[in-house]
Amino acid sequence: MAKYDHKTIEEKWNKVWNEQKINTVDTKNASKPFFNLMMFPYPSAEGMHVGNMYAFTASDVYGRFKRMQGFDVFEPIGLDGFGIHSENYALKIGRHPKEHARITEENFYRQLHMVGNMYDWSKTVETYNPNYYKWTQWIFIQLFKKGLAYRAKSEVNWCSKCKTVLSDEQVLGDKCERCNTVVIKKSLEQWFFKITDYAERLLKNLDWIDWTSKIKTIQKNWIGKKTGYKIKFDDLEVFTTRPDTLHGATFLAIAGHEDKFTGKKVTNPATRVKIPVWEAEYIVADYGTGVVMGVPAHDERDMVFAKKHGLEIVDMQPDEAMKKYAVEYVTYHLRDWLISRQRYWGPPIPMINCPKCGWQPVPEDQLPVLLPDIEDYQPKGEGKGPLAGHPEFYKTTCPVCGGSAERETDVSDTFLDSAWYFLRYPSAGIDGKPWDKDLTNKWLPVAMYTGGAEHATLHLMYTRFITMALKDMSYLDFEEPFQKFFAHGMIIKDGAKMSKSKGNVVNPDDYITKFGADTFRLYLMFLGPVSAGGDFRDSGIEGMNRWVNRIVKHIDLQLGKTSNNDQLVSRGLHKFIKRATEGLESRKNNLLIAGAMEFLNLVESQKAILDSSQWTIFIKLVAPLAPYLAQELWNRLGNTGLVHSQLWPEYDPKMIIDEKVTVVVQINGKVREKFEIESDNAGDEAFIQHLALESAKVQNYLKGASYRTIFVPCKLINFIVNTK
RNA sequence: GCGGCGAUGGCGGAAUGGCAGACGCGCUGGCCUCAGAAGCCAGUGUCCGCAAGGAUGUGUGGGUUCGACUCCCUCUCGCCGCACCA
Repeated sequence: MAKYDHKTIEEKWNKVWNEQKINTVDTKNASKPFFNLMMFPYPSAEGMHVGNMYAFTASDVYGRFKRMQGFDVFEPIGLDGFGIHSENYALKIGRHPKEHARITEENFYRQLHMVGNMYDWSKTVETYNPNYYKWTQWIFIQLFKKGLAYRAKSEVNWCSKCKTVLSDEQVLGDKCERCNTVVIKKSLEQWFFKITDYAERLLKNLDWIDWTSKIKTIQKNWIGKKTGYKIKFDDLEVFTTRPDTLHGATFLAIAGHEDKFTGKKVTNPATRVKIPVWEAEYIVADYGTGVVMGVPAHDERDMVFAKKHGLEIVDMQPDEAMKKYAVEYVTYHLRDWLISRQRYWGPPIPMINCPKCGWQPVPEDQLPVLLPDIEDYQPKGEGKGPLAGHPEFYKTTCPVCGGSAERETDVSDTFLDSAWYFLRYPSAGIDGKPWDKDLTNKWLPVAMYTGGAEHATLHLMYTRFITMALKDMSYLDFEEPFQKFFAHGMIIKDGAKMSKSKGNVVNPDDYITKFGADTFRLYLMFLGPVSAGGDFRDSGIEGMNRWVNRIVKHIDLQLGKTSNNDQLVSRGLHKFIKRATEGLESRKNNLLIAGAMEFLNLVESQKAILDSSQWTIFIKLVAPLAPYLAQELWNRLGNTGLVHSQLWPEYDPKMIIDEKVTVVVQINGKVREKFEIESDNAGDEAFIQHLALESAKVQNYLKGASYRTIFVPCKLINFIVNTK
């Protein structure tokens, strides 16, 4: 028997599928739209590693399942290739970011073709294409017009290695999200988006959106709503959660670079005592009111501060009456989104600064503001990006007064590129507008979004904000972008995180070439639930390859033979349908594979010959996981057309009940005897009790003692012996 | 410190409160082979036993229940998010 030749077979079906454009969705006329989206990939090196492949496959399996359930599944793909992650890698290997993007795109798309995902290749989106970032700039302008984009000087995060500012979300602990350099604070004038205006809505909607609870919790913590009080000390307002300790306040503290007395004194409204106002390092400027009342007797940090600087300490007990000086006030941990970056590889911020008229948006008919091709694209590091060295780029005229003016030379954050890409997909290729409203309403919000949990406070927060803002400007009719979000797990290698420095990065290409896309997909999905990720081990994939060959061998051997199987096999198949359906819906693809293996084991142990309709069901069930294998076998069984557009099989509820069941006899909860019983009798308590009492073993345990029984139909009978 | 998640054989993992360890990997023995590879068959939580069988067993300690991997409480460990947050 010839082995399953995955290479030839995959090539054959790829050719047929591409010619027939089977994955191209008629976005206008689809009757049961289902937008199945995978989180936008952002390659940091040239290609994909096995972790990316895992996530994409998990998403694709779900999409294929939904397609077989009769939905018009739209599964697009693209590349988030603009931005600091791609740029840093390009800088590292000394290649122009634009050239790097071209190479990455080619390689990335080649790999995605290899793994057999059902992408609609007619609607790809790449963030660095001018016909895309034109609209990224357009969104910036809409936010500016709405008052949601503003320029301000403040203490911002600065990465000295990436030589740019970063948003709060891009600082992990105290390090740069991209390069792990410790981030310092710098006082710079920058562009911000007013995401804080949406803090309450971002929080409230978490109550109803259907997302993984883990992500919701992280977002909730990040938004960090806290209800407290404001109390006036003359012209200064403090924020506190403990107004009942007001009479113990002996100083006020405002944010500063060092601890020092400001020279100013204010009145404690409760005690009428004049107390000093200090600058203190431990105060966070933009939390609450940025002013704290120091109550040494009640707060450890205040005590440390008071002792250190010899401030008065007043002993006291909390007093609810103090609340009369306080006004309730809500504050959030969330800060505004710092959007400008002093870098090259991003969309230029479409703003013009006129000495007379101030900041003006670039007129929309002049978009896009093209990113110029320059050779000195390396970051500069003086609070200015590479474009600031190019007067031919920034010298322009004011759109209002026509006088000479200068363009903004910073580019926008990558996360703005990816904050709206899903809106572009259904309308990809359409000119003159960012998206077609009818298409958008047909396909969005996204029905199923699969992605990594690490984006809880980054991408997933930004997209929600941008969607809400666009809704408020009437560009959209919905305010939450993703109906469902499912967080997939991570793939590790031999117990450790994959990283270049450890040298344990798995390149999927080698495995797909050696074992084929189907074995590779099955192996990844068999590791465990999609939410859990898994550990990639070479030994496991060989086992999966054996199983693929076993399926093929079985079906080939049975072709043309007269079927011969009984109720046991037939019931096994229905049980498999049930398990497969439940497994896919709950993203536990491992359960489907285990079910398929069990069924094949049953067929072998029974030496059963299945008829082609039975094999057809089997093949349909494995089709979402093993697309080439399923199509090939579908064909060998004499079927025509596409297995992937067949309807998903339904099980017969009568057929998932076994003809015979094992009923267990317990004595005081311990299993002592088992009976194989016809299902019809297994619910008959008197019958089973009688049967149990006939058993010598049971009699031996009972020894004539009195007892009562618990009976669970079809499962067990438990004798509880009375002990005196 | 605050918040979340998790802990089941050598490994990945299964189990609507009802036979723990499905399925797979690995391992052991056998068949086949000159030999190997592949394939096939059998076994595989731990302890006692030739076996039949018994005892024990889901991180710790308790609770609820006829019955707990599953529900409740305590603790330990691990992972993740936030944090001079007033």
